Amino acid sequence: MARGRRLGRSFFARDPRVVAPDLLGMLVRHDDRALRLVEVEAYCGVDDPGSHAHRGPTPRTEVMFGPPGHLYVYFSYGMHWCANVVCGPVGRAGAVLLRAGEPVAGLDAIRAARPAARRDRDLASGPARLCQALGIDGGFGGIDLVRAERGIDLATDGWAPDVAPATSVRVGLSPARGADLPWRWYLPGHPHVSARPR
DNA sequence: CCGCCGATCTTT
DNA sequence: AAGATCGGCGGG
Repeated sequence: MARGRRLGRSFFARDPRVVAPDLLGMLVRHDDRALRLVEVEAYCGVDDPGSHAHRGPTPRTEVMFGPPGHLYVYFSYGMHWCANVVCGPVGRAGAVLLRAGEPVAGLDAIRAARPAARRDRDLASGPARLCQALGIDGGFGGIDLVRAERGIDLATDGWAPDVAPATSVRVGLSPARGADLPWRWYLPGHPHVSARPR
């Protein structure tokens, strides 16, 4: 596993809009693979029309209503998996979507897991690409990252971006679903960021 | 580089 | 019927 200090429960117990920018520059690790996060989004539970948890707990979203630091994995557009870290106090259903990262360890394994990527900058530049790169699918839903279940966790290696995080609206939300809320954070100009800011 | 479209299936 | 997406294709 790449070198770094694993993040603890209290890191994730804060509002997802505070955790999200803090995660930029930190590592998502799965066994020998690691990505440095360059793009994330915050989702704020029942108060947020863009959140899957907006309509209250269901079998799909119940993980978000549980303790922070666990993984919420959902199936997107009939063929992709996307991963979030549950954030905030129990019952608030906050989450941070991991949208893009730069490979920093296990490059061979990551390339093997992303045969469709034509360039290295496409390896994890998107929420479903990031999951493919790390080998995360629905079977990892609900695992506790604070205990590194299944070999997955979030960590810091002390590296910090030399630019302030930029903000924008979240990607892919229709006007009725909070399309105007500026809850996306990314490292400006970073080649591994998934989409152009709006 | 950009825009369009099809794939594929869960949730509403 | 839409959705927290991706990759291939065509055009500029």
